[in-house]
Amino acid sequence: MITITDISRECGVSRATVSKALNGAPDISAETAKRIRETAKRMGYLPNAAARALKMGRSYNIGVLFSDATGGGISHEYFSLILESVKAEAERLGYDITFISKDIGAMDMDYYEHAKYRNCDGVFIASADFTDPAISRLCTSEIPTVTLDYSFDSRSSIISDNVNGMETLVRFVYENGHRKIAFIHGEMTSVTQKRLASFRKTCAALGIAVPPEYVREAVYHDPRSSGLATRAILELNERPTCIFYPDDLSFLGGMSELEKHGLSIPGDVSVVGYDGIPLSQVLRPRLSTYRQAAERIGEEAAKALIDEIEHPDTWIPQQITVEGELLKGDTVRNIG
Amino acid sequence: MITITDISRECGVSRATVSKALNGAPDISAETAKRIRETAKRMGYLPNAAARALKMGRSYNIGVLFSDATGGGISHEYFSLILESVKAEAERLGYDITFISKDIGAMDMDYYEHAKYRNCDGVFIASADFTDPAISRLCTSEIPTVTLDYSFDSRSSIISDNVNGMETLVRFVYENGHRKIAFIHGEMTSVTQKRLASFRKTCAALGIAVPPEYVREAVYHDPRSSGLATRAILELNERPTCIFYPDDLSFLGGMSELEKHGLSIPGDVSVVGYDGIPLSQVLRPRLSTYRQAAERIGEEAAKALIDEIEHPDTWIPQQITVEGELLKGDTVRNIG
DNA sequence: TTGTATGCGTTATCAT
DNA sequence: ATGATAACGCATACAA
Repeated sequence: MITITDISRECGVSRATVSKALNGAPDISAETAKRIRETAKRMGYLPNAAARALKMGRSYNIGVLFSDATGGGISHEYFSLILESVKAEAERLGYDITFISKDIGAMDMDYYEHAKYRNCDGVFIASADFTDPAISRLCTSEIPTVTLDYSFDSRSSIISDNVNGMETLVRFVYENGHRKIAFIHGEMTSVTQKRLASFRKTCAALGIAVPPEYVREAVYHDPRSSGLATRAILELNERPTCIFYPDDLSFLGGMSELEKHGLSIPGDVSVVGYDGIPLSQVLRPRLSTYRQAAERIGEEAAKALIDEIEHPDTWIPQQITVEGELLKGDTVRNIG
Repeated sequence: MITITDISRECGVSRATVSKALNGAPDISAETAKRIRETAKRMGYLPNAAARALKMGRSYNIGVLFSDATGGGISHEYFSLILESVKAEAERLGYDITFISKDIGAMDMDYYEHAKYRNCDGVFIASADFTDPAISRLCTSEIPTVTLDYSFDSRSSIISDNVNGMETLVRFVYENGHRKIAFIHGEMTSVTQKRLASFRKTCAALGIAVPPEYVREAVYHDPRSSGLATRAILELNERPTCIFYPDDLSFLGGMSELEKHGLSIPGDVSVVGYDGIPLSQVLRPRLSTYRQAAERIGEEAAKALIDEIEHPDTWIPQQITVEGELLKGDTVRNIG
């Protein structure tokens, strides 16, 4: 391994000079700097991240948290898209990405301890159980954090605009003549709460009554549970003309249940999803849904986090709202 | 930050003693060790990964490479499942996961340099362009590597059994009476080559003729291109009774094309996919496909890599074949 | 059984 | 403009 010392010997200068030259310090003569840089390149020098982290207290490494527990893991397209974009943006800015979790090997650490152990300059919490004390600890620590769809006091967060998104969807089906709308939602998280409230508020504003039996709980990303909810809804005396699903994937469970009942989409029943993952637009019929801009979410998260890391003195916590867009698709029929 | 020095002061022993006690060295008295460990816990001591890496030349960090280029990125369910399982197993064994890529920030590094810079103890290459010289460099370096579905000399690799998998699929549709089988495959990688050869070989063994126009190239994970291939196949004078798709997702492109032609699955045309991702079993009809055991692949990869890292002297490169399984699904009709 | 000394590779401070 | 020196936190060879 080539170190700064090797270069200093080769160039006949001190290690300090080499370090300065390599880091573009202003107090090194242009020609010395050039000679050193060339030698470094020629010898195949690579900085040692560990040594640097130890000395500077900065690792140029940011942790990401995609909870393994709550089913919001990286194997869902929405989250993997976010991971991809946060990774791309972080790398562009010179940072690497490391996963943060609980219990590494023998040592039992919580999230904060893990991040600390790895000298993470910051952590992006994309999906987690925000009621977990371990998450609170991390988000009230000295480590910069950015959370997705959940806010901690004096912390930055990226907010996918659930309220607007749901309102947009409701208005869309309303414009297509629907007045009897069922709503299947996911587990009761704060995101769910926002979407449900927005659904109810928009319905109220439009003069749509939502009977209690039209609102059912299922599990995010679990087609089976949404299938069951769909069945319950179809057994009602007064069937809705349109069903909202917790997310695009859950819709698939509803789809097969509707088929079992011999109902066609959107001929007999209209449906909408949520997320707008690529899959939803590859299905036929194309799903009517609201696309959350996963790429922008990841990008903004990385930007916000690194901004805080690099400018702690001028940094102000902010909530960045990322707008999505309606994907009209073909699963909402105009029954006006 | 609490360091070993703090603990040594608190306990009235030397830093060396603390270090030894914390690492379970045999030459520390039981009671001293206990006292030190308790104090460490009480004071909230955490080891510093950077310092440790610098001193020991071991980072307990392994790099993963999920190429951004070839569309084999983490946003495909198959790869994200592998990532999840390699992460879980690595963490269980005390290792963290960091993404390896090209060009971090301003410095332009290749994969090898990046891994070196981060002191990765090893790298798992899950999806990459194996013809890229940068990959060869990494896989011929001193850094332990494990590759997926591609072998380098004197290196370990995990091989998803494409030959067996394809043979199983062919025999399955054969048993269901199919003799006119079309084959849409992905870009010509070594995996593709194996699958295609196995397809042809099994067909030959079963006495099935495969006319050239029944074999078409598409792009992995791209429903649109598989849709186009499907169209071309449907325009043939002699239509096949069964179509093989490059992967489960690609099948969706075929599905909508078949629908456009008013053909039902499997009533008019039978189809099979490849991968067996969860999505494939949530669709209706359930896709007949071959499931690659993503969880086991990731687990074996982590095991193999860490085994090499921790026992370099007794280590022998090996190719670990991971068997998959046939998912019969409902898209192959018995026309016998 | 415990302690002393040293160095891993780097950067930062202060001299020169 | 350059260099000497110390320090970051830790583990280890060796001395006591």
